[in-house]
Amino acid sequence: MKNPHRRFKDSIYEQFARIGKAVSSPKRLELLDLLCQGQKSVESLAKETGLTIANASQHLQVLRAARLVDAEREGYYIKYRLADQMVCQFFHSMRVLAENRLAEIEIIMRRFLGSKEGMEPVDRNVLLQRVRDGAVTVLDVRPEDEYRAGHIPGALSVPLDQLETLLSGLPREQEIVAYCRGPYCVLAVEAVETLRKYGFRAIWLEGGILDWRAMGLAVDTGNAPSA
Amino acid sequence: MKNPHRRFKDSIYEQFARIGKAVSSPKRLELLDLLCQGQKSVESLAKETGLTIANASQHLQVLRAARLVDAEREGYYIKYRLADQMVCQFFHSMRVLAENRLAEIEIIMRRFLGSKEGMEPVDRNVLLQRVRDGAVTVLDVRPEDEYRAGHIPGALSVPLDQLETLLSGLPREQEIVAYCRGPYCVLAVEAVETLRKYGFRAIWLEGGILDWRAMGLAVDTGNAPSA
DNA sequence: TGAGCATTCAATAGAATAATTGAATAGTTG
DNA sequence: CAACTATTCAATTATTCTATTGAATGCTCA
Repeated sequence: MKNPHRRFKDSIYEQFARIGKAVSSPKRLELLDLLCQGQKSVESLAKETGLTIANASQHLQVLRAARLVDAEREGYYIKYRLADQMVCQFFHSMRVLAENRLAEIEIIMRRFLGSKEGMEPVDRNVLLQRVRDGAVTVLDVRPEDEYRAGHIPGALSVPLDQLETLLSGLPREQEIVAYCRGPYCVLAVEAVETLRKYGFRAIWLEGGILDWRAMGLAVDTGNAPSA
Repeated sequence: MKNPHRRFKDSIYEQFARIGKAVSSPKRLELLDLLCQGQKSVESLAKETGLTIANASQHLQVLRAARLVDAEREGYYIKYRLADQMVCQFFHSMRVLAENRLAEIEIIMRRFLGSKEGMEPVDRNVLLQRVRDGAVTVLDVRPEDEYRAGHIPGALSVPLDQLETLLSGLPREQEIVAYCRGPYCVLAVEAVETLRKYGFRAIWLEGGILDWRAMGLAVDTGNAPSA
């Protein structure tokens, strides 16, 4: 049972499994998803995923051992980033597979959105057209560094945690469209809730920058005109 | 730390991780790879992967729980198959990622081929052209049912375990090209070794039917003209 | 050079996973 | 219907993975 043939196959599939193991933990997937938005420090990754610093660090090392991410020091911080854009594509194909095969995902999604009143999806194409035309105010509610790394042209950077202090700069006469990272990032959902509470007309752009990019639409990079 | 936000994210990534966990074991990856060739019984999968029947069955159930494969009874046997062609594509993108990111794979590959004398890769394009032109005898050394599910046009079906009994039907004057499943299936390497031992001129078509398909070349299906 | 910082290491306990065995099941065929 | 067959289940053991804690490291910047 130990012919060179089998040994060869075993070692090959063992290598493939390194990738599989790396993406077999929910938290590591969340880390990868965040890193698709750009490089980040251990600290900020830990905060966003709800992990302890030490635990986040360990997960990142697992990802690094599988060669999916790289790290580089930058001042006090060590910034992690995807080792290759291909990793992002792979994550995407995994997401699509999961969405197609696992009915549970749609159920979870619906339950979450259902608990938020008035978050029914609007006609995506009409909305996108108005965004492109600049007929609405577009809000990017991600952290500012992610905005800088790439955002919808004309969008204002209003990180969710600063939203309430920046309300005065937002238009009451025009509809506001808020977006964030991707279909499972719901910063924008919270933003819409807050805006409505204060009497703004606000709607949620499902899919975020990820789907925007996937549709081949342009993104701007660089400095942040905030509201 | 238990706001609905985080609970939502946790459950979403937990779902994604179901796919990840399913592909985190070398043996399950080997099973998936085999199933990309077509449906197969538990018994034959067990034999080809070197697993016990019970163990193979368990792994298959894990894959089924992740909705990556389906099973259906057919006579005495229960045939497993991919739940969707998308699974095959996902496996492919995982393979490509691994090949690109993990240098170990090339090392293992080289070491294995290096131990086989004279298995240096031939010029792939020239070879493919001759295969397409029918200027060589092409041998499909996979099990016959895989041949039936799709093979290179004009290829003869000569399952590896029958090769020695079928030698007399093979041409000595023409070069023989043997292929099998894909880049990591090495049935054809063994076939070439055997053929050479008996004095035939034989070479190995790297990449097998998988790469043939990936290049968009036609495949024939159906009955097997054997040598 | 030394204080201050983010990050990593090390050790542990608890949880999940994999392989093995032998028995049980469900479905088919004659 | 009864015998047979491929497959699955159940229980066990060994292994691997995850989260947690607190201490250690190594870098930066004054």
